[in-house]
Amino acid sequence: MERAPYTTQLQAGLGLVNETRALLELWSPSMSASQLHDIALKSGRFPEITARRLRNIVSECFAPRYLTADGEPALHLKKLSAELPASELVQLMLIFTSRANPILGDFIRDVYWARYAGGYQEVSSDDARAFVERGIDDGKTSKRWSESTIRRVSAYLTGCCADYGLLERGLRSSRRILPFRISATTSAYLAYELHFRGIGDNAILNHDDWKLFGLERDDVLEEMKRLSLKGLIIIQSAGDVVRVGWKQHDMEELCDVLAKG
DNA sequence: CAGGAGTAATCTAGTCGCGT
DNA sequence: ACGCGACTAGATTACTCCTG
Repeated sequence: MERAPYTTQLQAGLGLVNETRALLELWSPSMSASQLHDIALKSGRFPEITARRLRNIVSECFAPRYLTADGEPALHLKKLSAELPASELVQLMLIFTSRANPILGDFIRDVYWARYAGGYQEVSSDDARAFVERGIDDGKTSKRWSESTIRRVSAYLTGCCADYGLLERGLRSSRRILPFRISATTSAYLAYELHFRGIGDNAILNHDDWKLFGLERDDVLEEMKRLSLKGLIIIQSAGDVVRVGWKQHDMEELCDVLAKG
């Protein structure tokens, strides 16, 4: 599969956790990005920001992250947003934001978890800058970026990690790595979502999205066993072969279960 | 069916303001 | 004061739809 190029889209907005929750409340199924923009504008929920800014947030952040695949992510998150604590919700946001912005996903997989595995306590914006410059050299961007864009995008990578709970928040060029572990809700959501996308049980274990949480195949298998203890799936593994019994029939049903906790 | 006007989506960078 | 991250908007590219 052809990988999408790195873009600077992240600078239209980082985690936007609260903004996303507000937009989820305003959004209803089948609503387009521009309709959402209009409604958000008229709602008065965003008095601090300009209409232009709101357009950026909706069309460059909310839509690419949550209005893909006919708005399925938004549909699910809307249901879960009201019930789940923010700490769990941000893990799902992390998945969708990383899918929308490959540069973020690659950064978390290749830099964040490598630093963690190496025993480091922090990730600095210099680490991020080195990653960005390497990406440019490797042709991951469609063109070379200006000095200031490199500087800002590097900062946005760590800033976004901070918004999603992987790194310490606050204004600093080197952020401390926080304890970050996938929640059962997130692993259930991700496992089922990959399953309903038609991915086979064994391939699910190797999917890149787990690596956002630092999980390799064997770790994912452990997560799946946890899920089976919770009664969310049935798992049979013998050697290299894994078979999963999927108890929920669609994402709607799963989200109902997850929302009840 | 070519072309082009109008519009939407996407990409990039200037600037502002806050916290240290 | 200054560095960093956030906000905003201009520039560019892609798309749509109309007209001759």
